[in-house]
Amino acid sequence: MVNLSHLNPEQREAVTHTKGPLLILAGAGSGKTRVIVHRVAYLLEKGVDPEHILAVSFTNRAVREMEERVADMVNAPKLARKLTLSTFHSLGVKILRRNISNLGYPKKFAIYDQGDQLALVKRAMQNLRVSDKEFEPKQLLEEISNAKNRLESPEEQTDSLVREVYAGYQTAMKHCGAVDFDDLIYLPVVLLRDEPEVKEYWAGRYRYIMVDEYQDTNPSQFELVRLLADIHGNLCVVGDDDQSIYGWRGSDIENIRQFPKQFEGTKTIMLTQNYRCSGNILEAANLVIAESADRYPKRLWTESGDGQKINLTVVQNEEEEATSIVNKLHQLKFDKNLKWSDFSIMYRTNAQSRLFEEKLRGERIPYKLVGGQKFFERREVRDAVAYLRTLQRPEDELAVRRIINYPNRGIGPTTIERLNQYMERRGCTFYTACQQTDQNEDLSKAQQNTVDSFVELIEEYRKKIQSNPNFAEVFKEFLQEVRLTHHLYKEYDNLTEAKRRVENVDALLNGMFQYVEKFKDEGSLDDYLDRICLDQNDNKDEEEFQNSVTLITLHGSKGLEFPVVFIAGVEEGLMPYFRTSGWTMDLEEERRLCYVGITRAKQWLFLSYSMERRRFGQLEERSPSRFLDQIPGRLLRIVGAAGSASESTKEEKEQKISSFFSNIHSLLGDD
DNA sequence: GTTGCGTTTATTTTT
DNA sequence: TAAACGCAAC
Repeated sequence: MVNLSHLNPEQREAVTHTKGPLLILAGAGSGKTRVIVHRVAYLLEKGVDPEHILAVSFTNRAVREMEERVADMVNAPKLARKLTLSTFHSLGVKILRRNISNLGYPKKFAIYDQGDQLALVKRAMQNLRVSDKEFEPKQLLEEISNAKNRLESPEEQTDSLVREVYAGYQTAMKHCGAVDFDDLIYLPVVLLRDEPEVKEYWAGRYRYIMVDEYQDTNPSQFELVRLLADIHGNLCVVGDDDQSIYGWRGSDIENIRQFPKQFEGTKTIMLTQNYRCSGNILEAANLVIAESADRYPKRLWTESGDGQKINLTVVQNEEEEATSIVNKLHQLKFDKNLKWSDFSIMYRTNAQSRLFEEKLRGERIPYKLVGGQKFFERREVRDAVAYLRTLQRPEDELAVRRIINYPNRGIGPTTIERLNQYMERRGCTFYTACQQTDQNEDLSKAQQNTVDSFVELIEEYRKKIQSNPNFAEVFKEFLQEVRLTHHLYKEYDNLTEAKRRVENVDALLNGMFQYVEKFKDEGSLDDYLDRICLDQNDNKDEEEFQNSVTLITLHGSKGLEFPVVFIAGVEEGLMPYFRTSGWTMDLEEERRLCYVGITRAKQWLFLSYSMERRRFGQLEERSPSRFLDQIPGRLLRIVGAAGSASESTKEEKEQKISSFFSNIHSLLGDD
């Protein structure tokens, strides 16, 4: 029996309203995941077949959390495993694995990441004889991505360059039998929209649909959800318009704003009781976001007391900011007996993290940096994965090209060019061209031989990897055969560097072994490759960071919470962020970002503002963020940083701080 | 290939 | 400031 007694009335209503469209406006810290999890359990209890339940979210982290909590709550692991709890993109993969042949792609399509995509954009540009100097391939890729997110085909593009590059890119992707992340939503939409039997299958399968973080959906995701849900209308979306911070990536806040208009008979429930932040913090957050236009008006409340005041620290420069934060952190940890993992330092731009890293390292405080270079983006890891992809499906042209001469085996640009020409003449795949060297008259005998032995190597291990379910073991043997480790040591004369890279490859192998171990017969190489494409953090060693301070961007912090939050650089220019030139900023979104940051804090919130900051090597005077204007003095404790290294004299410093205080005098007099 | 130098540019990035 | 990139020369 699902116990609903510890839910508040709104939460309970959200859980038990199972039929028809439902919009749950879940304020920050209002127990949204709890509602989703209870709702799933409630549906099961009402006898709904788990196969008919779908819950979608954006991140793997959110999905894992749902899975764990559902498993804890439902006393039937067999039932729970039949649920579809997935990210948008893995749902897309699921649909495509079943139905993509209708669109002329192979069932074992590859999923290309940004690096692969860029390579194909460049190739498309080359084919059109467009110099990649005149137009940034990155920018064109973004245009293509935006177009797909808006569900637009190449033909619909008004800009002729975008139209042609987009078309060429799509052709190249198809030639490789590959799709990109945007296609994982776009193509399922095409299938569901155009193929009645596809629609019938999936819409019939998922009869109770929940979407998490609905404010972040883009038009194609909206369409996917709509197509799945329009027949039965049992669509429950959960989100918070105040936390929409990904507009720049194509999410459309109007999806959540217009939901009641788009789905007739929508029931709207607001969850406004906050279980996370103490009173002062919550009030500040309420005041900051109240300024926002066109929002569902709501005011979060809490039963917990006022708690601590919000600390606003004024410092001279960013150096001092880092020092003061790290000092405060240290002090608080010991005074309040906290763990390192109770702390997080947040900032608007990744560049700000460096100073904090330095200071934390200096103090021997363990930290984890969220973001930064991703494991699967490292060159050596990409190379190793390209081998794996080649073994799985040599039609994956980019993968083959990546490793055909790595480590060096004497297949140089001339040979490649001649293979290219053969490929074009025959209209075959690149790998087929490699296999048919005997029919390629351009190739010298020596060239033929080197290519032949490459193909032999691949074919040998392809057979092995197909016949042995322990693909990790085969792959390990393969890497030894091509002497990748040996090559890495040769390639990098810096020994530490080489070691790091070897370690990364080992970590990849480790992950593979773990996967094979965990999934036994259920797993497969295909599934493993999907997994590493769709969950780039899968290989991260969580253990190592069990007890560390979290350094994270404000964007990255959404969905997290910490007893202690430091937000650095609460200044005009950083929050809101001013771009050096060109584009107009979305002030509303910047405000929401600030709101997201504030609402991460459970008990202590430290904001800091620096009077000067070096920007592009130039020292700049800074002024406090306009978002601070909404926080009245009674919620704040304003302090200048305790003395630390700084070139300016004490008098200068005090003068500056006092001028700052007069700047925000209105705040102090606001009580 | 790779090294080195001059040039350019400077958010946020769930998948 | 600094890192990332492109290009020329080895």
